[in-house]
Amino acid sequence: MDRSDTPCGLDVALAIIGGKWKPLILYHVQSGPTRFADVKRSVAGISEKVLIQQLRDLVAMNVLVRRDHQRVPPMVDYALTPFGESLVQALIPLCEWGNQNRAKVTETL
Amino acid sequence: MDRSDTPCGLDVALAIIGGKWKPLILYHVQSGPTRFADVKRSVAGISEKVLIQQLRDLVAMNVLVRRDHQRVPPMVDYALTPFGESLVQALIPLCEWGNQNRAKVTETL
DNA sequence: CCTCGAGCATACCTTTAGGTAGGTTCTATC
DNA sequence: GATAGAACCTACCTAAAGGTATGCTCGAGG
Repeated sequence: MDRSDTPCGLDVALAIIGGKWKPLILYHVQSGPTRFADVKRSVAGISEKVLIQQLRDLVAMNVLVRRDHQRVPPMVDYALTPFGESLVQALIPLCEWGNQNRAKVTETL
Repeated sequence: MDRSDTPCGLDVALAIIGGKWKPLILYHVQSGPTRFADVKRSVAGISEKVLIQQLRDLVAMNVLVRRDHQRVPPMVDYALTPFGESLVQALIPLCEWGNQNRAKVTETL
């Protein structure tokens, strides 16, 4: 397969999932609409400030939608847009590659 | 649900291609063994220092091999390892996704 | 009426990736 | 003998991503 004529779209993708936590966020939101607190629990170790930042970024890029259910106490959840879905699809091979090679990679760090 | 039980392989992959230039470097080395100066020319805008750093990182992670031809003036080239090849394969869908959505993404930045 | 927790905001500090600007070694070529 | 060019190295600087800490609103449960 000759790919030398096509430009590299990786920079585009990395502009979206380039953050430290964005891939993990996408991974956990992928299963369906997820509440803020649930994302926070799933992505262990992330601070609230950073999580909000990343979520806002993803919303701004049309990868996620923020749905505010207008309740008190606050009830908000985030879900993938169709655009976000297509991104997640493109990420699957890389995700699987990472799982298969996790041991090899972590031992060389 | 525990974080370490259901890991997402994306963090592993991003540990390797996470840098600003690494995807582009991989993209240009993929066509075959490439000399340092050629990589530098292909990846326009990168400084020598950073390029060397990134190449060293990729070598340290067994994605690339550095081959020194023991000449003066220096003659060195970099090539993908089989491990690196498998990574590149996993990157193709993401690369294509990026190309298809380049316009949409860049306009929202 | 006091606290708790949801989903934020805001101020401040630290870490680090990346950029700039120089130097080095050795030979071939002018 | 001056210069150029290959592939590095070293020191220093900056910007921004990420982390820490705290404060906010509002209503339900005690």
